[in-house]
Amino acid sequence: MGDAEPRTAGGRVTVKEVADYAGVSAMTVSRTLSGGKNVRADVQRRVMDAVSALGYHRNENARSMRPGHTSGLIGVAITNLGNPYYGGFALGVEEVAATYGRRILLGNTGEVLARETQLISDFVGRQVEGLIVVPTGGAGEHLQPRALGHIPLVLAARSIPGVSADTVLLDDTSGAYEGTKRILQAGHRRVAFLGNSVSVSTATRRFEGFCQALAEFGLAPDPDLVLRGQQDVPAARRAMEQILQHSAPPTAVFSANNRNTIGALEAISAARDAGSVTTPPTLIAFDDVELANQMNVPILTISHDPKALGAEAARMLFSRLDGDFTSSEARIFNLAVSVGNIRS
Amino acid sequence: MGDAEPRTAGGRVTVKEVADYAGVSAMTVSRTLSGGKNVRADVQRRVMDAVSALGYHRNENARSMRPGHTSGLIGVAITNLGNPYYGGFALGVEEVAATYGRRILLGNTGEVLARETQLISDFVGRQVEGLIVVPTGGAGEHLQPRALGHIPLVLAARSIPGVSADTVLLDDTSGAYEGTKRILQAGHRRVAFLGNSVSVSTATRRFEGFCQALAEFGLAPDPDLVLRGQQDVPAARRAMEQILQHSAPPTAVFSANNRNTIGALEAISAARDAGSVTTPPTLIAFDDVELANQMNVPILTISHDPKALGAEAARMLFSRLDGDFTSSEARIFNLAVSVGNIRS
DNA sequence: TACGGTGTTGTTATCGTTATCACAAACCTG
DNA sequence: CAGGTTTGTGATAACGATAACAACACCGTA
Repeated sequence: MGDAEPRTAGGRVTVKEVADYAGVSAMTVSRTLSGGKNVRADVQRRVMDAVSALGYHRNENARSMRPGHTSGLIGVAITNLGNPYYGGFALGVEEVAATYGRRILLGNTGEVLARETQLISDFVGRQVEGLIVVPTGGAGEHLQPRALGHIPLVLAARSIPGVSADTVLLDDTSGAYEGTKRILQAGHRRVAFLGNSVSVSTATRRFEGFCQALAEFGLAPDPDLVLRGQQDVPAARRAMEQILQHSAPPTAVFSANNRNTIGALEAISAARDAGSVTTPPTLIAFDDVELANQMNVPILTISHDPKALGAEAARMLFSRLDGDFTSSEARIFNLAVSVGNIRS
Repeated sequence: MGDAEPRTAGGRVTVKEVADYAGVSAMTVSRTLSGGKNVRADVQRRVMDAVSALGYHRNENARSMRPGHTSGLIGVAITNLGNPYYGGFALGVEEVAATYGRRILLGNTGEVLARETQLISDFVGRQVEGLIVVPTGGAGEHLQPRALGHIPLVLAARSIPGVSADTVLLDDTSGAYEGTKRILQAGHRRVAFLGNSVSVSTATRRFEGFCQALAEFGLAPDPDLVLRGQQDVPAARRAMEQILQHSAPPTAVFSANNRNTIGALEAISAARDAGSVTTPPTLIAFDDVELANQMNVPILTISHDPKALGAEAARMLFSRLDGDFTSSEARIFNLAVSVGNIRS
């Protein structure tokens, strides 16, 4: 009683109901909502009143079904939202997508290939206009155009052999090379390497750059000091502990990503507290990490903005969607990284 | 020539096309795809072959239009994806949603009310089954049931006066109270406060807990040492610098969120490098921050898991959607925070 | 052989929206 | 004021998918 709500709960309001309420046809409502061309001003007002009285929202799914219309959705598959890096990445994608009037369907793959396959297939079913994927790194059959219904795809941060798609990468190799070189020039000769999963292309590229720089100085990586495959902070910490306990510990450590950097810093910090390490090794850290520069550990950061990476991926996608770039050839965009100076 | 692709680009494949290719009717395709009940085995095989030959994906938008079906989408509006905290939060939501077979529509509001309003309206138009919102804190007309088409809403991390919706909050007040008390018990008497925007309910609640503890020790906050409204790291850093330059600096500083904690640590670290501070103040930090415990600053963390917060919000939403909880009364879930010990 | 049941397939109608067409009224223009 | 154009409105069909119904073949049984 006294309920101002003309509709009861459950079923959502349709154009038809708004039309009845306003005493016009569905078409007049539709026209009014699409700008009001060829609708009398007073009728428009009646329609808008009905819309707000009933709390009507256009059904975008139904709209997008009509020929010519698109869903306005972009599918984004990320490996690990819990990593601040990918939060920034997602933000970059979201902001650019918003300026293009698109929304984001977000999925987290957790570095699991099956989940990535499932997510992408679902996204296609939901009629996304395009996909932005940080691939887990496995075989890419599910990333072939036929599996995607020929929707534009942009790979981000990592590339997949055999998949020809627009890709935004970091300048992994040259960044790692420059950083390592800088440390060698500073006199270090014994440098360890901490890396994430070998199947991830960034890991490979960064290791390459690392080795290149060593080779230039006539050095080769010491197998004892190369630890790869650490995907999270605890694993990275254990790896660093192992390095610190080496009978001939390195004077510098290259960390290939932010998880490894944090684990390494934790291990150094703990070892120092325990007194087992007095002069910590110098870190060469790929990826920015909040507070890393404030730790009492000499560090050289190879930095870049994950948000810029996401934004660039989105821009590449929209250049396809808007027909600004139509060549079937895949583009590769290398986002520059900046190698700083040794701090602290 | 030699093109194995029966369809050219552009238009997506429909049931009808699959049906023609397999020499059956659309219904037979549909039935096959829905489990194959009452479809001969050899026909099913023919259909599946056609599906994979044409690269067909069911149009989920069209499916969800049919009576009884739902979109399978959850709308999530977050204030700042660039903050690692909300990345973790989004991950918690995503993981729970995935177990319920739902996908996530993600929007970033950037703490802008107009953007939040627009996002939510769009989400409703896209037929989301429910909404999870970290509100910016402004007036909540757009969060009233009528504006949402009576879709279930869960507010997370912050509440809005006048909006009756299921809400997941942190135990802000008691966490701040306990943390502050701990520091007072340790002998501190001059404690500063760094907080984010006053319009945000968490900021208010944490300040309340802070004041309560002070009052219990017969103290009142010193207006000179209460700086609120810092929403990002640079602003927080400037605020902390101001505090450090005070003629009678505090021996402890309460930081109400992770942005303020990082800014404060940066300021302390810089001041120490510059020699203007020798004994840093003890920090009471709400929110976990990676590496904060490894800095050479005594710190007491009031910690909790943002992912758990997101997961709990999602569970509350699904308890509505699945009809496990039907009361019109709004629930409030208080996620416990844990107050640690003073470190370093 | 007639009959009910079951299993397999196709036809029709519908979901919410809007482009297209149809039509009437109002507005020009000479 | 005849003839044409513009403006405002409604009816119909279509987008892709699938419940509901209809149709038919085939089985076993009386």
